[in-house]
Amino acid sequence: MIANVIVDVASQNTNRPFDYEIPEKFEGIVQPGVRVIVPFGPRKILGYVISLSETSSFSSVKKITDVLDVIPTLTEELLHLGKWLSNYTLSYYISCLQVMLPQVMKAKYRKELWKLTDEPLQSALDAVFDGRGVMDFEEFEQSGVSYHVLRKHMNEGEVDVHYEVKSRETKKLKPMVAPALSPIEMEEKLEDLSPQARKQRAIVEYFLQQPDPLEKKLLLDKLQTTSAALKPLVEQNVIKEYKQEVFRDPYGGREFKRTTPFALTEEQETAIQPILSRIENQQHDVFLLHGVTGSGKTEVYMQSIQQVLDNGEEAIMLVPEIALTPQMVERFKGRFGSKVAVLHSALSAGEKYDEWRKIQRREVQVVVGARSAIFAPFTNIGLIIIDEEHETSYKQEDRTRYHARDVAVQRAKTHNCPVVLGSATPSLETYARAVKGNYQLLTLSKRMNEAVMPEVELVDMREELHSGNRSMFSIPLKEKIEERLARKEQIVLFLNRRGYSTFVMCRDCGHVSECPHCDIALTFHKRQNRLKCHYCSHEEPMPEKCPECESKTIRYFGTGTQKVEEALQELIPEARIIRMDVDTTRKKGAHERLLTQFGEGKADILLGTQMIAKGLDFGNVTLVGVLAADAMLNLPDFRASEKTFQLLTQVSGRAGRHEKSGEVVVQTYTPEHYSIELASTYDYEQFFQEEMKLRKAFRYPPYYYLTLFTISHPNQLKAEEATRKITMFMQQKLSQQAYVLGPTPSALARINNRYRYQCMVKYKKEPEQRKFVERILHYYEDEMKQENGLQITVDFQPYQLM
DNA sequence: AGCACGCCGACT
DNA sequence: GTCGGCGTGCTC
Repeated sequence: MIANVIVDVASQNTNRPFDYEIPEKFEGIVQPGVRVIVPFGPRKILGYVISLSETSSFSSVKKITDVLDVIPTLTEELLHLGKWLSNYTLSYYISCLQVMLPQVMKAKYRKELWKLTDEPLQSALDAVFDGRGVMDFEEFEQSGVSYHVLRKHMNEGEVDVHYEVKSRETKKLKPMVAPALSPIEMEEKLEDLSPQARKQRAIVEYFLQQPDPLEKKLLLDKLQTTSAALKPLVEQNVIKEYKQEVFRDPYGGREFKRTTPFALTEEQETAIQPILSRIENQQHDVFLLHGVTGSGKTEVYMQSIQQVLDNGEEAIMLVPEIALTPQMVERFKGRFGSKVAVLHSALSAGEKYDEWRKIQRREVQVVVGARSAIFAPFTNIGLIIIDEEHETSYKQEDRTRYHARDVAVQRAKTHNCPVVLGSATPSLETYARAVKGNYQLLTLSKRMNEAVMPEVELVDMREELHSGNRSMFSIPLKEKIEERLARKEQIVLFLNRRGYSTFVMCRDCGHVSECPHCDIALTFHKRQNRLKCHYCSHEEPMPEKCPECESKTIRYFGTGTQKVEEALQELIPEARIIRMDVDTTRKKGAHERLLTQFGEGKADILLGTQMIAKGLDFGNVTLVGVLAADAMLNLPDFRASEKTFQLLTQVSGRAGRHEKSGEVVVQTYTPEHYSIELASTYDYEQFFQEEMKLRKAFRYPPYYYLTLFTISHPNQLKAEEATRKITMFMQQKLSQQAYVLGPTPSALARINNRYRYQCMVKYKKEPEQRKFVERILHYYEDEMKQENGLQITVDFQPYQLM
């Protein structure tokens, strides 16, 4: 039998199966989806068996060296999905297979030098071995001994280069004990035991009471004894000791309050019926659940999942990384208990692996996770939910550039199951499809508990400035904050930091400190008093005086959360503030701890960035303030308005979710902008209409699809030239209906000393496009191999345009 | 990707 | 001659 293997070498030439003979001892074990170690040239590498065949068209095939899995790591479905993904993102098959798996399943390679003789080597190499039989190949390379010497020894058969492949995964094992004999034999043994052996007696008696295996430590604790008493029993084969894999449980030992399904409102009932019917009939369909914040989308999700579980099927629920808060996990664990696995980036590599294995071993039926959880190795999927469907984090922005929504639809089609996309502010793409009838639109227009959407007040910061208020807090916001403080209610202040980083500028000559390798201003980090670049690793001390004009008036500008916190504290000294940003939440568990503190009322004001916009649900929050609503509006991104509308709506949704009604203050320099105005009246429909007009006029999605080429090279002319060639080629090949724009310097024109140019394609239908792109990539293959050569990335349906 | 092989110039 | 550097082509 022959195994067709995709090897762990990401390159154009190896992007196809290689054939290997299956040794007799592995017959029946080697099957599609299994990971194997195979000889590849002089080395040994990891590979994935994708299929089996009787014969090979190759004259000589090597044998599989080793098999790593008993259960296939990838199901047949995932193997196919990987192939599809590779086609759809134009990336290597092997990269697609790897993107579906936890990081630890990637192979670790080691290259060693083995000494095969006991005699000393007649060269300097002997000293490098220093009496050892094995050493790291790197040691040899650093020793300065020449390759010719090595070659000579290898020809003499005295040393050999040894390649090793290791799996990174580590399984945690715990010692277990269980009876090794039948109860009757145990009874007999009990009589044989000497009367002095009281503890041994106790152990045997224990297992006569209950013969189930249990953790060794637990048994010894229970019977108040030590291994000393167990040992003779093990030696006499009465008790057996063995190790069992334990799963690291990131939520281990925590009690989750059981929750039971709520009675659905009429609206929820209407929305859930079509979903349930598709689940029942095993029918594929895509639903858009458009529900205002606080309308109870989660309850609809959970009851749909319950239906799936009752049918003996499995469910995947995606949530944006940032919304994967403890509150969210709690709700799911509370409802579905141990049936849930959680996958997100805050877990350690080992924890992620264990959660993944729980899925693989069918120990759970529900997965709640961020983007990559869409690849959960379930075999019987009955429902896929994508919450906050408009979130850009569902798009992977590097290497295998996929959108989880597309993968979800792909998987749902193979499993004949529905997909539910949920959002209060759907992406234009999705809503347009719902309007067209491609997706089924389900609407929840009312909040639960009869709560109303909070009143939004727009404050024109230009007027504030004119009336002499130069601080970042408007008079109305300050007054409302004080009001809440007096009433012992809580406040959430949201700072949209994007485009507002703290940069350093000289007040005399206007000099701005920039990164020497990237075309971007350096960011000031107060704690270390240093300037850092956010795109490369460059950093430097904060200058004492301006490097240009030597003036001492060099200062930092912009509005970081830290600075806002200081200003706020100065303005309202009695306020207790919790600041949440990347700095204060870096440590593990910090995020959760800060939220818990806020929830317990240990602070009055929660001040933070994007990360507080989602999923927070605190009853005592009655005021939400947005400090700079238009911060994002001027970014070079055709989705800027959409993102602003979404963000304002999400943030407003944090207020007045329970009995107490809420209020929102939005500070802006452009209150007349439609995205801000319409967000203040919660008018999604109107916003959609306005935005669609612009998208149509400027030929952007959802009217057109986009393809973005980003080409970079240390030499600016080379980058531009290559981009020009690519642009012309695409212009030539694509139809008249496509628009090919370029070469354009990227909004980030230089990163890490590489100049970046772009070519953008806007098109409606170009079935052959991928073929042309492949040709381009093939054409530049050699130039892309070099370390300082050309770099070309292609993104179909890009979200990040910079 | 990472390795061997082979060609070429520099140096004992 | 011998050594090391780098371009080329292959891996079942």
